[in-house]
Amino acid sequence: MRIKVRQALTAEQPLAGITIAGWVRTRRDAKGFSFVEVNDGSGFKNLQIVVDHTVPGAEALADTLTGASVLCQGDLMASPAKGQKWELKATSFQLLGRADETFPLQKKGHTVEFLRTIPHLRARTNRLGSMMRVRSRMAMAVHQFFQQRGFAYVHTPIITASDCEGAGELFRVTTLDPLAPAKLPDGKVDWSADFFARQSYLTVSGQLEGETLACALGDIYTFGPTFRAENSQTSRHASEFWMIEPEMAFCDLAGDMQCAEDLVKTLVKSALEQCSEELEFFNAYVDKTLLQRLQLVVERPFARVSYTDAVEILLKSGRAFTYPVVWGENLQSEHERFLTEEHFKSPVTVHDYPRAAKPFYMRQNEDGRTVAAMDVLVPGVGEIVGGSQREERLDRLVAAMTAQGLDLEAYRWYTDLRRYGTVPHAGFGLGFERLLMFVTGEGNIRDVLAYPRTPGHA
RNA sequence: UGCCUGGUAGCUCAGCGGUAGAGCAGGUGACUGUUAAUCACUUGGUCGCAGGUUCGAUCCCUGCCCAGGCAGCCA
Repeated sequence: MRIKVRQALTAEQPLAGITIAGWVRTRRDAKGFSFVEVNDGSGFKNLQIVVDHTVPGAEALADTLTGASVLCQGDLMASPAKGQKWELKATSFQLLGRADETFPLQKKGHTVEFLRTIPHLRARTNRLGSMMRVRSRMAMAVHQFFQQRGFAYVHTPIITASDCEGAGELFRVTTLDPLAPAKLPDGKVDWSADFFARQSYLTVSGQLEGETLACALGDIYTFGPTFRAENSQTSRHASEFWMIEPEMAFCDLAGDMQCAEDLVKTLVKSALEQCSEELEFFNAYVDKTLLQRLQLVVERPFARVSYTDAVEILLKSGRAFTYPVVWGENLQSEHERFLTEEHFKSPVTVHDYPRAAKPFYMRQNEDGRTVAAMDVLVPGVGEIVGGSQREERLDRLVAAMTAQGLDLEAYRWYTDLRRYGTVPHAGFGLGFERLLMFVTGEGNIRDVLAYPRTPGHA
């Protein structure tokens, strides 16, 4: 019976007559037998297989290089040498698939830049393999967090006809022939002839639809792909990424901030508990301060500061910033970094931002100049969460939409929420990849996605 | 899109105005319950592409391409 390497390595007692299959990480030859280290992706650690040269199939050992796939039967027994508790004493050896000397992955560290050139193979490395396992478990932890709190997992559309869901350039979705689109008499493209009979795009956020479902189901969350056509050339932007967007009816900004903090903390905690081997690896090879930092995140409450107070802190810091600190302007990356990495040295939630810098749907505060918005900033990554209490008062919302030049008729369904049984509600977006960067210490978003999509790369 | 840095062997890099080197990987041999094993020998390169300067360019100059970092946009 085949068992996975992870099970074998955590065995309580010797196991006779088991089968192990996996990919060879390294082979060492001794007199009369060979050590073959195998990883099958089930965990971080490899299983050492001892193959006596007299065992059936052992003649294939000469062709068994790093990267080959093998299948071995044998007995799991305590290893007589240091370095591992268990090893498999093979009774038969089978080379399933060769990997010749052109196999790009060596038994040594590779740069992430090189690994990005071989996305189809890099999941076989410790670094990407660990990332994919952490990613999988974090996704599960997201669902557990919300399901335990009674949130409904909803699926908002990926294709949308709303061209102004928030800031951000959109990818167009069309079946029109780009060389010969249907035209109107005046020469413009006739979008009524397109597949959806109107212009349509890939979603940049499920928030607006999420609000409608929250105003029916109470608490909802989405967790799905999101698309931004911005030409962002940074280590923390992808054109296709996954976002978690909870939306809560009968909830204000304070509840929103608490939910975001609880979520991030719970996810970090479950990473520490469920991915300890992977995180130890990232701590050793990617970011030496990772475990220490994550431990502090779990233990201490996040710092919380209003935008206005944050501006004060920045002005009083005596720091010479490249960009001036001015109330009313967006905080620059260097400002956010100073706050979270130097001043607070912890995650920090900044709330109540200037109204002028924020979109129409955010709730206007009584001071007349700020809105009930919040961002969670974390060391090393920056903004990981962005959210707000939504404007539930019809007159205020319509005024804001008008001021920002939106087509009121196109958003009739959205304003209807405020016409029929409006309630205070709030929500936020958590960037799943940015969370993974924070949890693993990985510095580039391209290394937390199996197949990263960025401008010029798909 | 702007600024900066870089492209030399499969990988990681050194080098330098006189047409190339190391480590690892691969090969051969030795040795060994080994642990990114070790030791010896060895295969392997249009020095990103195109021009220019020069007796001569991998090296200097220009353009382009590609990669990375930072900034803006945001999650």
